[in-house]
Amino acid sequence: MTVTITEIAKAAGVSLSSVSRALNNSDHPMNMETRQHILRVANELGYQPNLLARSLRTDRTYTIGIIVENIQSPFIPPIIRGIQDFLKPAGYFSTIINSDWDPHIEADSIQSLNNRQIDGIIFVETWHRSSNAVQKMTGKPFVFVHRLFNARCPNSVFPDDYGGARLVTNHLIRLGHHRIAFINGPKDWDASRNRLRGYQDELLASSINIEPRMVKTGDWEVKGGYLAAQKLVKLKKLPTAIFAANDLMALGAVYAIQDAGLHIPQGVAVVGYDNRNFTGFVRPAITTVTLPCYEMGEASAKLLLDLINDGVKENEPIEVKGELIVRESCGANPGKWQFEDDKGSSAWREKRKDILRRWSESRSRAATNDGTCL
Amino acid sequence: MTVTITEIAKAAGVSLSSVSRALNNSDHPMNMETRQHILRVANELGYQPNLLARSLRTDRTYTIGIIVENIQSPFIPPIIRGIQDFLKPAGYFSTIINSDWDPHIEADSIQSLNNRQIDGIIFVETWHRSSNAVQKMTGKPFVFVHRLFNARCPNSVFPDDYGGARLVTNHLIRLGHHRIAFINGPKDWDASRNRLRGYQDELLASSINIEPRMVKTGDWEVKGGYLAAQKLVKLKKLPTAIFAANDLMALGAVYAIQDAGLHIPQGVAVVGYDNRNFTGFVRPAITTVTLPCYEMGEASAKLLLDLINDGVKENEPIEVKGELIVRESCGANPGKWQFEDDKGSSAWREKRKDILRRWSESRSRAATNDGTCL
DNA sequence: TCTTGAAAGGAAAACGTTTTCCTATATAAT
DNA sequence: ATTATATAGGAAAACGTTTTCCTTTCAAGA
Repeated sequence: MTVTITEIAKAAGVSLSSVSRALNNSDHPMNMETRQHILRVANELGYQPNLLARSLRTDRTYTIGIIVENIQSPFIPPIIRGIQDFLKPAGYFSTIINSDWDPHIEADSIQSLNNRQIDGIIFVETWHRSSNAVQKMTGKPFVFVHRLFNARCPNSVFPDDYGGARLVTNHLIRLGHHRIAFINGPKDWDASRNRLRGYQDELLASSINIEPRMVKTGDWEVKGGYLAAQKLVKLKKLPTAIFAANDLMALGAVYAIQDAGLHIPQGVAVVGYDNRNFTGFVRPAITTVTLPCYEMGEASAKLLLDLINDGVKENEPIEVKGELIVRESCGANPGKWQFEDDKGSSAWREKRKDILRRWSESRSRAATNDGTCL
Repeated sequence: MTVTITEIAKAAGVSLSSVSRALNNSDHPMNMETRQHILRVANELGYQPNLLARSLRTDRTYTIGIIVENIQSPFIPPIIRGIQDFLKPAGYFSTIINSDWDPHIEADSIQSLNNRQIDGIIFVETWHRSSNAVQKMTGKPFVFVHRLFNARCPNSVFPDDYGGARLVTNHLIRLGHHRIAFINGPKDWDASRNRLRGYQDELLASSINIEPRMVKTGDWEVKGGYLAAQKLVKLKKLPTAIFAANDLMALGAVYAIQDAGLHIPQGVAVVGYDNRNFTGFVRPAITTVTLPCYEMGEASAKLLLDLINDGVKENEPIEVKGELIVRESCGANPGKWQFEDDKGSSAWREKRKDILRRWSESRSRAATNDGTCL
């Protein structure tokens, strides 16, 4: 049924070895004509290699594992996409597993991946006890992508939260703000610590006093941002701007400010962090800093590929910078704001439209298709 | 280095065949003690099976391919998660590929998956010319998951858009609304057609006139909803409720209504469709119907597994029902609304907290770990 | 003319399993 | 006592490749 290398050999009147050599452009010297002949025969027979069998010999599956916290988390898909886009040209596929932050699930997953002889693993925001612990479990290369805690292991990628916080704080300062409040995430998160440091250092750099009462702690959710901003808005000396450590809390702050009868950005400006999809179509649209998920994915894939190919053992951790996205809520963009399309939803709809058109064209041109089902 | 079945055989003083039989609980009769002995030896040596080699013989990889439009699309991850959660207990892994709606990429992907000898494919909202065309490319079982166009192929899963539309329309009617407008998606989408039918049929069922001027067409985005609602709000006889065919347009409608100086839900009630994450923390929170992505994923995985195991060829398409989610914008929930946490973000944070706690406990209890890196 | 070496290709081992045969023993049935 | 059958286990083939090793041919260099 399925055509194997043996059948090609038979059909072409050569040996197994020659077929293999022809198909793989082997170094072994080989007559150009026989090679062509073999390839032609292979093509005619519609040969498709059995990658399993190949891997058994070569010890390379061209498959990596991606262990993620949960694929439903908002930041995970762009990271995965970054990884896959980078890996695809190299011929790699990826198997994705949810760890749900469970060390046992994670350990099992590593083992399963190993049994499938994958070439490497990327851990995305997963619960790993330590680099060494993972090392013991798998002989294969692996890389960490951290989002909210930046354990600086070798071979890891993480966002420049500190720089991003400075970026957006600086933006506020340059808009003339001097009384800038900060709503932080829970204290035990590295992201919280680093974004706070960025905020503080940028204030210092502009010789602005850091007032402790201007710093509140939230819970990363809308509600926490709301409660924190409620307090800030009651301060005798009102802040003129609020920087929330993520977009959800920024949105909460927006609500609290509005509930206090103030306007955004005229009364109080608001900025967030992460560049979540809703920031572009919420009212007012929220100025923010991107969490460069896609780019982190790319970087981690590149790192892993290097490890796989060159066998390098320890690379410096890689820090990826975010980008300032100026929208309405900071006041830099007065007037004619148009809500953005939902990133993710819109792009492919366009694409689909295009394909649909071409498809119906080709359909009317030739009636060769069997289009029973759409 | 890696321990193989051969080494177990040597160490246990038995043949290869016996080891294999012991490890696989084979039917072949076998002395209980030798089996135990072999298993013990395997365990001591830390044996891990090479699944590649096994698959070469068994023709089963316990890996399926999931070809998705784009993993960054908002509806894709929950579908994937549904698939994976269903497949995991059966020992299946999945390889995910983005087709970007490109027939060539899709064809290539199918081929690559085939070469890796996967056991089956789930197509999620992907551009496939037809069931037959795919059939020709792969000998393996496959299943379709449709979200926005419901070509009713055999072995496919799709949402009950019609029923969902009736559900939410009925909800409005029971709240006392008689003048209900509808903002539809582009006409060439099946989802648009079915949601429109549901809306109309439900009105008819309650003997409410269908007024063509009450039906507008949008673009699935906030902007389209806004523009459509702007027109609706200018009607001489104002609708008392607007049903938008998706949540983004519902949000746009909310903005247009607010801009017209009307209140939601008192002036005009609004409902959406899909239950996107933002509907729970936007103001007002939007009443909607779930697009049952997770459940569709589960259903498709179940279907595929049946196909793989029983070799059944054609199953009836499966329709998955959505659920009404009542929030603020319809008016049924007056007063004390609390914005919801972001689904996806919040759940795992809790989990992480819990793990962190247990981890630090065990850390203080025993200092055996090597926790250099977090 | 002889040796050396490159070019070309075939035979067979190897990868780590499962599975098909086959053999030997012990037990049951005749 | 002989035959049939179940139990237990080993030898070897098989899965589809790649790769090592070997052989043959032929041209170049001495």
